[in-house]
Amino acid sequence: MNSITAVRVRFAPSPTGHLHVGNARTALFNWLFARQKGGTMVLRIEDTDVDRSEARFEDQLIDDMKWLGLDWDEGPDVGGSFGPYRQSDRLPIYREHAERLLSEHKAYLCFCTEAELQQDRERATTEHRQPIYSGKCRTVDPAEAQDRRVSGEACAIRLRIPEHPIRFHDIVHGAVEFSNEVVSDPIILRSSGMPVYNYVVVIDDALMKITHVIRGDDHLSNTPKQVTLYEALGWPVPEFAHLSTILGADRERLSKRHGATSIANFRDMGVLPEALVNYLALLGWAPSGGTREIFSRDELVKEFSLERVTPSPAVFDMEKLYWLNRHYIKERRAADWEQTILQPAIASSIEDLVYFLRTGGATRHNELVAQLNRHSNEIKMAVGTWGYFQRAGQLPEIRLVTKENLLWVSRMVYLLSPSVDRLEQLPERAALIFNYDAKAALASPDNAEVLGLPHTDAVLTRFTVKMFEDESASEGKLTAERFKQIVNEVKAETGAKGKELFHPIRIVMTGSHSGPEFDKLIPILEEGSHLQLPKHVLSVRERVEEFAKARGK
RNA sequence: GGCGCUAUCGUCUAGGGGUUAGGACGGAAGAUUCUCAAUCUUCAAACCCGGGUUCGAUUCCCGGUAGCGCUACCA
Repeated sequence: MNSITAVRVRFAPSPTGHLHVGNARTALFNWLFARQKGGTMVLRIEDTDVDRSEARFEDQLIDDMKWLGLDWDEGPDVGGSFGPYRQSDRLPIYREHAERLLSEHKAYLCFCTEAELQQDRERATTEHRQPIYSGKCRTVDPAEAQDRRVSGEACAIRLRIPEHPIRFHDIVHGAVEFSNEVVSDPIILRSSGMPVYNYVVVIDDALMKITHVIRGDDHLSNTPKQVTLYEALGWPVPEFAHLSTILGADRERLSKRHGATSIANFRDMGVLPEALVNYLALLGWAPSGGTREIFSRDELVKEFSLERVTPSPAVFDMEKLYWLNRHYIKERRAADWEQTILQPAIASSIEDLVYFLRTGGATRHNELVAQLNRHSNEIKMAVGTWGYFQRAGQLPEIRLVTKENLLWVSRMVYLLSPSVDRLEQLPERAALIFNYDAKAALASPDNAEVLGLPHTDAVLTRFTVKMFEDESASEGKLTAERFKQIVNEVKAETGAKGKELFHPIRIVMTGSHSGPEFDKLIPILEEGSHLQLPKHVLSVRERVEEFAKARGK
């Protein structure tokens, strides 16, 4: 439209529930565009549908946006010089402009009743004509109409659609043209005095000086009415960018039916916001060249371009989201646990965090975030995922956190997190730490082959004897180094090596012949056994004992 | 029904009048690790159909088909 005027965009959700992925992408694209152009992002609440709108949904929406890392410069919560930012607070404005259109004959009074209109539509359909408004009241003399209104006759206000095709430009779709033949004169103000969406949106966008209307393409067919309205009001028409629909795997519009679709759902599952933002950006947009896929929020701000947004609908692919989520989970824990956690500076500030959490700080979101930001990613992840373990009965509530169990949990999360798609899968992965069942391990068909190997008996026996003899193991203080040493001794004494050595030992340790590396697992088992947890973690020695008992040797 | 939008591997996409049609997810195979995971390597996999324009169309144009959307005194 113009490069002189500063960019102003808006995201205008209805507060009818949690933010949905489709809307989230619209919000994201608006935000990326605004931030890249140094423009202004406006949040406007479209709450004119009183039946479905609720104040608490507005708070949810705001929380969801913030979680994604999207912010805005003007909105109901932050104010701004183009307010109010809730449509329900703007009713007088809508009426005023409707009256102006009426007095300028750009609009007219319509006395048709709903029943009449309904009838007209039905007749048109059966006669295979366009079910558009007949224009019956278009020709009523304005003075006469005014008299009828004053005398109390119910009437709505209708906009006059021009006698020529309506054209506008769309950044995503290019030139768009609609024949006026198929656009009826729309009602802008109902007989009840309540304005209609397609009218309200224009008044708001124009008064808020929105330069680029970026929204879902379900609004594309409504745009000619809106363009007419801008022109009738004598206001400049903004640029449009209509984003394609997000579909489910069955190519139908994505809905609750398809499972997780709200931002809150993803947050609860343990999808990281950086993963979701990255994924959403890739749904309909690709960088030039099209080979890069991993983008941080800042990189997106730099690279994003509305011109490169694809007009075709996109199927939401959960697997690809999970792939990105794995990437970002790994990125968050990229540092070495011992090195970051045991740094003196971090170690000392953990005391403060523990005190904060023990005194109920976890419920004060903003303060919690501020507290956590002083810590390493490992600690953040431990606090962030605590709830999942708690719900699985593996950890106590976070008020009972101690420095010891916090460090232990962070070490456990560090070990387990690279192998999950979503953080909510952590407790399931932690089963090998919390749920040890020697009998089940011996009976498991998965283990039958390993258990039947020629060297297995000797390995098991020697391993057991050595563990019983080891003093540190009896105290639950076996180190990874000592463990390795014992395994090597078993290797030398039995001649078993590779799988035939490790698999049986793994079964003793975790009940399964596959799992994480021993040098990381052993300290977790040993430390865990000394902690007060809802579910006791068996030490290495306790595991060996249980297994020997179950084996009966 | 009318109007509009859309159409490249199963999915997200790059590309574009002449290309071995590129990348990613997922799939398959292999390497590696004690195992799983991870990682790496390799493989399979696409231009909706029909006309036109053109020396040549997957690319441009037109039609068809399909999907989606809009067609309200819903938002």
